[in-house]
Amino acid sequence: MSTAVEASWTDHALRTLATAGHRASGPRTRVLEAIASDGCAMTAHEISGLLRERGDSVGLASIYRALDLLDRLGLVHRVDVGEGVARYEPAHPSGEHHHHIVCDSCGTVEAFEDAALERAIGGLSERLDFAIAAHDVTLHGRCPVCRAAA
Amino acid sequence: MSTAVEASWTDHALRTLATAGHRASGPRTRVLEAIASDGCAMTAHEISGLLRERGDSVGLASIYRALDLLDRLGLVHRVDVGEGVARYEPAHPSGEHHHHIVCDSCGTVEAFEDAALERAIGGLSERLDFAIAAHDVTLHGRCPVCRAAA
DNA sequence: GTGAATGCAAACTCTTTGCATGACT
DNA sequence: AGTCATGCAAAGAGTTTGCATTCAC
Repeated sequence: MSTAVEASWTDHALRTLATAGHRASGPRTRVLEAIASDGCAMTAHEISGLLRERGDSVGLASIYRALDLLDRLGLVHRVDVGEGVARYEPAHPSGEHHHHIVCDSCGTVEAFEDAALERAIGGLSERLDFAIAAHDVTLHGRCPVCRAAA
Repeated sequence: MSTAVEASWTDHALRTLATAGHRASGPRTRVLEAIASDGCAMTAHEISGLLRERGDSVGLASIYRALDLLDRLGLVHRVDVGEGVARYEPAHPSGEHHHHIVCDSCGTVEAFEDAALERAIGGLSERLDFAIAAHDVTLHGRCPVCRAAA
């Protein structure tokens, strides 16, 4: 994920917040930047840790409130890979997105994209009674490192 | 899901438990039957409620312990549709399985199957570095009832 | 009879909420 | 100035664990 893309997402998010009548407070902006800089599926605690390292601690409650707001505005996606914790990542206005693969051995989470998968899901939308608004795919397996270690 | 299928899964599970050296205790068997009778994605609390209705209450801790054991033996799948609660459903030895679609309005969870989707995921296994052991697909949208109500 | 499984209650983790203080517009 | 947002601490929900008792083999 390039710096240019990060910056544009951060700008987009700040603009959307302002339009919706929300303030660009310090803590909120720092959460935004943390999500943009990592780019993939962070937990609230990871965001908290990252900000503390930077010397810009933000209370956990504020992090959760910021994430909830960003989610309601469609600026982040809430991702759940089955660990019992919520993860958040930037939602790109282009609709471009990825899915996740989790190592059941070490817990590593990586991203992947696949056009055939998206096509299959697109086809489903026409077949089912539900009006499909979003989809999540999570793969489970062993990462290269754990495979080598075994 | 037919009664015959339920019975065979229950039998299979009891046999697997015995082979692995675990006891077919009353509470454990009741949890097994609850999962078999419902067939799709129950939470620990739902299992608890169902058993209490039947007059066969089982402590929540025992339900969690039973589910954990069944999961480790590959007899149930742990499913997470992003509500922050774990759901469990029978894992069929045939490998036959389904995925879930969640109504973001009322929370209803339904099952669906799709061959094209499975094919797309099968193709991915060859492309990625991970050794893929399992996959979950969750769709989000509005169910027919909520669409009509809107 | 013996070891495994249960049930209760306490502990833990993640997340949300109430309320007084402080900060953005 | 006025209001929205923050931070802390307490409350909640889901899940796990310790320990004495009970039960399956």
